[in-house]
Amino acid sequence: MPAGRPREFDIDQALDSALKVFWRKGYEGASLPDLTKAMGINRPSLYAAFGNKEALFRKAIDRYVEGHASHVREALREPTARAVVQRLWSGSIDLITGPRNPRGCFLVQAALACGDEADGVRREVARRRVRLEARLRERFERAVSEGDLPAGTDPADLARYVATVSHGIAVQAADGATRDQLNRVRETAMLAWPS
Amino acid sequence: MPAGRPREFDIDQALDSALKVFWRKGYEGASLPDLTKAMGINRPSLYAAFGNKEALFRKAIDRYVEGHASHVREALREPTARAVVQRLWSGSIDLITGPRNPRGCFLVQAALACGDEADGVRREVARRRVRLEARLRERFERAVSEGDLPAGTDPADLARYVATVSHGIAVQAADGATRDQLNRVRETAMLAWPS
DNA sequence: AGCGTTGTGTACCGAGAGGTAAATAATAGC
DNA sequence: GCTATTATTTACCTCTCGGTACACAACGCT
Repeated sequence: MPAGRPREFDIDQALDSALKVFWRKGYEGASLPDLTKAMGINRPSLYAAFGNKEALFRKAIDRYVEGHASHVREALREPTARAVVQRLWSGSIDLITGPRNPRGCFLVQAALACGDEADGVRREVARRRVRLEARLRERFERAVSEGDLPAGTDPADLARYVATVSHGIAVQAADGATRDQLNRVRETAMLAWPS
Repeated sequence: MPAGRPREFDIDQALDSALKVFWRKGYEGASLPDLTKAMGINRPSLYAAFGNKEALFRKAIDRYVEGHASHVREALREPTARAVVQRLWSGSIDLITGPRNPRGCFLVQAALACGDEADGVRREVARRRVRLEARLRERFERAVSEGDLPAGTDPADLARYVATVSHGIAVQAADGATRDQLNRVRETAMLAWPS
């Protein structure tokens, strides 16, 4: 349809490959040769299609959130707050221990601490993490008003606890924890659920 | 005492400054100019005193573990397993939200994901994190045998849960969570304690 | 004082980083 | 077939990276 020479690679597939590299090595640890090699293209094609390294990373964030981490949105639609968290944690565990994925959570490890140059992307992934917590809080506020959660429950505190465990299991996965081990962590963490 | 010209800077103080830089920017994000500027020395002095960037980082790990994170060792000496965890989490929260320190945990964020060149240091900090979990497991094994923890308790699972929450609050601190907020997370997390 | 030893300062190195210029190749529309 | 448009390729750019050579300064020792 568009004029000009057609691009010879699948742009979504290339973005997926780039995402995996950022996921495994982090924003700063992923070099241009790392990226282009994994994507199967050379540098000018990358720049023509995605802008630059930072723009590519930001597109990778979106792809991760909307693709690999789509269980988050599904979890938030569960009918009870408890089911929301069970599905969130289970889905996260499956994602971060998935055999086809790098170990750990992209949003946690791709840019947790970095140099000044990368501060923009660091803030962006931090914003995404904080946003998850905010979504949980809103969901728990609704649950309290519906009587699904006990009246005394503080939605913000509970959301922060759920986010904390989520981020914690991400680090555990990076350290080699297995799916089963993390599912037992999930069961333990669930014992703190308000009743 | 030693022959030759005396060094003009305090080596421990310089190491502390370097540690802070690695803590804030991560191993890869900390450049040599960043380090030398913070340490108040120039490059050849750094190399003469510490070897190279990686050796400096490894010395910074030791200094962090033995200095800033000394509450871990103290916590493990508490008389009950519950007290161990309370002190571990409280001490960690104070450390990672301390006004004089970078936000977050050095062992979590200094080298969580990085390029191939930094894989050695990544594995080293991972090893330190795993070691904490192992120490907790041993402590909980003792607690079970002493009747301090219920007989059905799995020390490995409980240690993994405690480590998970520890790492989770580290990420939360990096995202700006306050001391009070994290202490409420700690209280919630403690509700999962076996009884 | 002279010497060996060690630290400091300046100036430099090769390598790799991220990013681009310019020529060529492949398409659509006329 | 010609032109406009877009993608690919090769070769290059500048800048910064981690690391070091070398001359000089400050000490202990005899």
